[in-house]
Amino acid sequence: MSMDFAPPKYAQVMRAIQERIESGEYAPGDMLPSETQLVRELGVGRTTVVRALQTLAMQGWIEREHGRGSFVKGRPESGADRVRPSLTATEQGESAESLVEVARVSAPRYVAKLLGVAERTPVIMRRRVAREGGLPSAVETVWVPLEIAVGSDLDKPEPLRSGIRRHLQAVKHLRFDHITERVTARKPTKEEVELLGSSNPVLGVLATVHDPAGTVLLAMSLALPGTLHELEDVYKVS
Amino acid sequence: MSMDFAPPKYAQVMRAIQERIESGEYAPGDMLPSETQLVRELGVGRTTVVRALQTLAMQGWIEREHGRGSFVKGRPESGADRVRPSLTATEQGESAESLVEVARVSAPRYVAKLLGVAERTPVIMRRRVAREGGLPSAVETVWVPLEIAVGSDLDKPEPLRSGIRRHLQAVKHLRFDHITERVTARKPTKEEVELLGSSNPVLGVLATVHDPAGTVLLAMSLALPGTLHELEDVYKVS
DNA sequence: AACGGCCACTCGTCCGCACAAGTGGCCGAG
DNA sequence: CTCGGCCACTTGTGCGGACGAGTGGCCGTT
Repeated sequence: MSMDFAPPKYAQVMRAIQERIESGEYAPGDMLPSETQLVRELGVGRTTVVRALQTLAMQGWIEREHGRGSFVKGRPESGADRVRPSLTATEQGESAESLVEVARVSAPRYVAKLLGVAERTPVIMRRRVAREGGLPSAVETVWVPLEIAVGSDLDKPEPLRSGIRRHLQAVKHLRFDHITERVTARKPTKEEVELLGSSNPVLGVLATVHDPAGTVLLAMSLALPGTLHELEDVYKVS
Repeated sequence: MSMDFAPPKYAQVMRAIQERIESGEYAPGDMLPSETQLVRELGVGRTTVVRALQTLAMQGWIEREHGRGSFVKGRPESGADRVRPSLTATEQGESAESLVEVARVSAPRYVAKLLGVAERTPVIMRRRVAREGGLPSAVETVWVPLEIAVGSDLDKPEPLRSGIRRHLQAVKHLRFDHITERVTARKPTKEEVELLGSSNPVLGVLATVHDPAGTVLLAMSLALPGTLHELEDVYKVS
């Protein structure tokens, strides 16, 4: 019998309550069983129950009111459904039709700034056109320092079927940790107009991808036609 | 002696440690005193110290390693520095120069949709121009259902010095809970061109403000010239 | 010098208990 | 009927103790 590692009890209590909320057994607005009831029902100490409940409250599943009880709020939204255009850009696989250009170029000023290298340093540029329903829906240009690209297939003109992120992870063990994005509205460049087939204003996204140490792994510039794209975000107001 | 309310001890412990981190006494990478040392030093129970440390860890101030100790990471960035144009729009005070128009109009289609009312329902519209360094930097239009506006000064053409959020909170006890925002790129409308003095592409922000129950309190439409505005965001990549 | 076990120290989890403080209903006095 | 106090119930906070498990250094054996 290979006694699998049991998760800590407070986590088990959290899971139990989360499941009851998701199954609808505890509906939003309902009062949860009191701490003492849960203690009896689940056969754990109050410390454990309290820790579970307080963690759930911090995560937004429930709300606790001193002297009244704990009340169900529902699965937290976590605002995590924000659209992350630059993340998907690094995760999408490339195809022969979508890949427009792969070249070794000297970094333009704004790219050098993003990558933290000197202007005109040689870098790898990959440009592709994303399509939706057959129509071009975005131009995505990725800029990679040579140190990062060396030993990978990023500098080769063949499409990366598995996407940039997965490729760098597999071949060079590079881990993406966080992304910083700056969004603005601008007119599309000449190339973008050609590739998109429209000169409507675009959302211009400049992004940098960082590893856990904060080092910039690569930079990105996206052009998303405003007529096709909306970036949605939900956030709490203190 | 009016014994002021003392914050709970675990919060005091957190504060103490945060202050030592910010003062540099505990530098990033340093190992914190062990739990037992803190217990002796601060004269509290281990439960209390542990709770403080675990909360600090959850908030990103420190890192805890089983069997080794707790280590300083530094003040957490929290990615909360994302720009929230629609939030600031409701918090900024109005002035006579900035307020362009207050009117009772029938809701245009997209506004009715955001507010969840029938098209052509009468609503209150307030429009103002934000300025930065004397130059117009944004056009902010707020749409308020009559039920919300009634009893407040939102329908009066005088500027709300304290801002919309504070006014609604004070006069009608309405609490803002969360905001959903949709950002796109578009050409400015005729009115916006006049007010902004430029026809460059703008970031178009459509937002709705919700109370804790999810009810829409008001809708907003912002026009942010792309040449002046960037929305920055930093997010973790799982 | 290299190995391996012991041990002190760390954090992780859990328990039972205690008291404070907020809420709301019951119930008797008026 | 109304009011106010009492009391049962809730969560908030805090303590001390206990055991488990991961880490790393000391030290004796080989």
